[in-house]
Amino acid sequence: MSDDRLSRVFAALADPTRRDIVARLAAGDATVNELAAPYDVTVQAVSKHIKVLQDAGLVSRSRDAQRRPCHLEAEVFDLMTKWIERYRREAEDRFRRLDAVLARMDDQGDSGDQGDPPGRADGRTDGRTDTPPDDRPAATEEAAS
Amino acid sequence: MSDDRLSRVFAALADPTRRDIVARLAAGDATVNELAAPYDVTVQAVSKHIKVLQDAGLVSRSRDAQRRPCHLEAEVFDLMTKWIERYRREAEDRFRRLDAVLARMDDQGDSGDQGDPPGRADGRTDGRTDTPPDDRPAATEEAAS
DNA sequence: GCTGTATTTAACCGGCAGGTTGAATAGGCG
DNA sequence: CGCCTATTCAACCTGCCGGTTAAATACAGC
Repeated sequence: MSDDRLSRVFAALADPTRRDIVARLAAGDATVNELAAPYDVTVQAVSKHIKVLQDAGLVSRSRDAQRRPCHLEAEVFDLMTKWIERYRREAEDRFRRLDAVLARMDDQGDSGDQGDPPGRADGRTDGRTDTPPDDRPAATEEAAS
Repeated sequence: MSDDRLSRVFAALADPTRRDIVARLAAGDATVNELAAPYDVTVQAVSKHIKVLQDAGLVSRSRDAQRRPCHLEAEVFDLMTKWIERYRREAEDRFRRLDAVLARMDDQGDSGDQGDPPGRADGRTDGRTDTPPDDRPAATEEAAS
């Protein structure tokens, strides 16, 4: 109830049952009973799962008599994709850069040392990736849109 | 210890601290102490976090004297991206298709009904998305490569 | 070998997540 | 109205998760 959006989304998808529900909802809206059918857990449990997905913004509900069909909210995926892509790219760039450094080193001869050349963790010495505002549990809480 | 890979990855990233660690590792390898510095939790807690990330395959360790630097393993991101993209695309396609249906309905006049036209949940009546093998907690356990 | 630093292991604890059963609510229908 | 179906709410149990402290392990250096 007090956690940020991304955490809720990731947590929601960390459960295989919930992931499966999402997968099935991608093929079309469905009611709780329909969704619950394949699993060997009670309908109430599935109802809870859906609530989690809903709280994460992955699913919305509508109304049809006493039925409350679930609808997959695809936009939220973008949130994840964005987060993932950002750091994946960063990591890959760094990898390429390291490759270049190694190649140059190989070109020269050696230069010893291999502790942790560029890009430390605490006091960043280089100024390219600039680590844009993200969720910092200690301080600097969530800032991205 | 018995959960599938995707679950571990999503679960690992469901924690803000862990997500932050990943973000910082994207900028460069770092030791546990360095990683722990910004947070107000103990080093042991961070060590545990790293173990979770490692078990999820997101982080690998190397050796440097008594230090064990963490390295971000970017490939795992692909696993998530693939999963996400698949269902996002499916959902978007369905959305587009629904739009088309509505347009056609609007073209004619009505045709009543709006319960849940194509693509139910249990017995799929249409044969396009075919819901390729995914993790099914009940049966049909994980099958993708 | 002793001391200091980096990291992990072990034991413990409060809280929440996922499951259950049982009852309540909401709405079609004979 | 009374019944049936769909869904949720409430209370409860169990296990894992994130955190702690205390101790063990692994190395570098004097």
